[in-house]
Parts: sequence; C-alpha cells; structure tokens
Amino acid sequence: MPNPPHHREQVRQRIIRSAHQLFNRHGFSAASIDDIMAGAGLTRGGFYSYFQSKSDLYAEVISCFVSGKLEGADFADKASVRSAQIIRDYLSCQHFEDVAASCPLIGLPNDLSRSDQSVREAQEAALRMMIETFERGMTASAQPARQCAIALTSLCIGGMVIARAIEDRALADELREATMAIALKLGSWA
Amino acid sequence: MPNPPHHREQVRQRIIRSAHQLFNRHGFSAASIDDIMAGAGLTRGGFYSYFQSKSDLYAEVISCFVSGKLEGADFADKASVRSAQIIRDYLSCQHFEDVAASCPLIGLPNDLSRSDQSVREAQEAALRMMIETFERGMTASAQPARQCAIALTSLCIGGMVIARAIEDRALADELREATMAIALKLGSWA
DNA sequence: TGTACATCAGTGAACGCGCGTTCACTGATGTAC
DNA sequence: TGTACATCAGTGAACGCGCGTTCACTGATGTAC
Repeated sequence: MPNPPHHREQVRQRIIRSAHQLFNRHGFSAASIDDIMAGAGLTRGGFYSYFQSKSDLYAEVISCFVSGKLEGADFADKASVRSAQIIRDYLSCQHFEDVAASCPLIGLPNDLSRSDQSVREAQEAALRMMIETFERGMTASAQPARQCAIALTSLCIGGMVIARAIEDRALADELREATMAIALKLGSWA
Repeated sequence: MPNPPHHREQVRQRIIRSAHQLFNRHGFSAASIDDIMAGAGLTRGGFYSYFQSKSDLYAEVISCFVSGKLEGADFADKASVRSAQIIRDYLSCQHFEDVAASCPLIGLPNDLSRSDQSVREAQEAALRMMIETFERGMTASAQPARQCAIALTSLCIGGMVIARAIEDRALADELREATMAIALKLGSWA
C-alpha cells in the first residue's frame, strides 16, 4: 500500500473544509472545483476520485457541518442553556463576520437546492436537527415547545440571511441584535 | 414612429414579469435569457435593447415587485391591520405554493447577491420597506416597535425559506403555520 | 541488501456544453411629398 | 392616392468564456523475491 491508510480520508476532509469556505464565500456556482481543489493543495483532476459530482460535495459539506456540531456540543449543560447559547452564537457578531466558517443553511435558497436531491436531503436533515435541538431546550414558560422551536429556527436563519444582505453595517448589526433579542425573549431566556 | 409610444414600455413589463417568474422558479443562474425572452414572446436578440445585463434585469424585477406592492396596498385599513394581513399573506399556503409569483426576497442569499451592486441595492431597499411597513403597524402592546418589526421580517423571510427547502409537505406546512402563529403573537394580533 | 514490479494518488491537457453577449440584418410601420 | 424613404423593434447566427467532467499518464511508495 503506497500510502498510509488514513491518508485518503484526511485529504477528503481537506477538500470538504476548502469547499465549505468557498461555497460560503462565493456561493455554489461561483466556487469552482479548481479553486476548491487548490484550497486543499491539489489540482482539479483528482476531484472525481473523491466525489461523484460537485453537488455531491455540497451535500457532504452540509452533512459534515451537522456532524461536527453534534460532536462539538457540550452536553454537560442543560438543554435549555445550550439552546440559549446556540442563539447567541448563531446571531453573534462573530458568526456574521466569519462568512467562510458560517452555517451552510444561510445559503439555503440557492439555485442548486431546487434541483439536486442529495443536497435537499442534507439541508432537510440539518434543519430538522436544528429544530429538534431547540425543542429539547424549551422551558415550561415557552410553549408550545415545538412551535417556539420552529420560530427560533426561522429567526436564526432569517435574521442572519437579511443581515448579510445589507451593505450598511450599522443596520446589519441592528437587524442581528434585534432578532437575537426577540429570539431570547421568545425562549424566556431574557 | 413605427410603433405606438407605450409599446416599448409594455414589452419591457412583459420581460420583467417573465423574469420574475423564471427567477423564482429556477433561480437566477438557471433561468436563461433565452427562456425569459421566450416567456415574453420574444427571442434572445432583443434583450439588450431593454436591459444592460441579466443582473440589471434582476435588480429591476425586485424594484418592480416593491413598487407593485406599494401601489396595491389598501390604505383604507389601519397600519396595524395591514401588517397583520401582510404576515398572514406572506406565510400563507397560497404564497408557499405559488413559487412563480413569490416575493423575490425569498431568493435573497443566492450567488448573485454577493457580487452585483445594483442587485444588493434593490434587495436592501425592499428589506427596508418591509421593516418600515411593519414598524408603522406595531401597536402599543408590541414594543419596542422597531425591534418587533425586524423580528417579524426575519420570521417571514426565514420561515418561508425553510418551508420551501423541505420536501415533506406536512412538515413544511407545520413550519409555515408555527412561524405565522408566533409572528402574529409577537405583534399582539393573536 | 538490492532490483523489479504493482499500486494508486494525483496531474493537467482536452472535451463539450451552456449561456451571456454582440451584431449585421430583416421587415413592418408610419411619414413625406 | 401612391411611391420612396426613415425608423427601429425584433431576429438569429456567431463568438467567447468559464467550468464541470474525463482520461491517459506520471511518479512516488511499499512489497516480493
């Protein structure tokens, strides 16, 4: 075996990381396979030995983001504390600024999602996970729990999407902060 | 003059209507100028005597949608009644199903918005108008008015974006209705 | 220990397609005389 | 009234570019003997 056993898996992860950043920064179609592979220190030719197609890679980026979040979650905290923290993080100034590392759901309604089945499935799974996480975190004073959890998901994604769309930084910050304030109130965390 | 004076303006509007539908249905890049012109009963060649570029047309579609909404608004109602109605309409089953006639802001975070200045400006103007309309409609029991108005905008756009992304119709309806319920509660309309 | 060989990750040239954009041309319409 | 002409909306062939995808090849690495 010419290469250590985990070599391929590591390279694969490098490609996914590079793709995550470039898809977030430039969008699905504007991020080319050339750029993605260059970002992983490779050239375009090798791509198809790792992924079936560009949209297959996109679906993989979303799935990996979800898995990464699940692994990184700190289950020492109570579910409700965790939910409040997710909202503060999601609508934080840092998440707003760090476009490359963003949640891929912010780019949800792009051209691709309309057509590719595997991408839709990955997006849907990510959405369901987000809603369920919030649902587990709802306290007795924020009811009905599932309704509130769904609204929180709408607020997080919607708030970030519109904040990102605004050129005027002061207005973008206002949008982000107002959405966060209402979201925290809705969960009775503020 | 070989043609009646308003001829060009009428054709221009036909192109914009066709573009609105196709951009909503297939996304900005997947809707081709060929298809858009065919939808207006013309062929591709004539396009550039009406618009400078494809993205110029996109910006125009957004602006026209906003103007149309302003003209169509029924100012007989009180501002708060109008706001409640906007939310019911925006998150309605009908708006969900009629993709072609949708609000163009649902496609906000597409690849194009990242690059084209005129598109960003049109989107930003549409967003500001939506927020301000809600702000005028907030009652004394929904305060601070501006914060609530921003959250309602996040809820409308975010809720529709995620409902559209879901394959499972029952879940999509649940998302839409839960978001609407919380939005109406937030404005003290329910 | 050294040589031949098998494996396979990665390369980069080339293909093909779609589509935005351009442009010389057509043909219908109204006007001038 | 009829003929020549100017205007200009619309046509469709052609161009050029970018990029996803393919594929024959390279060269590094470990193994067999």
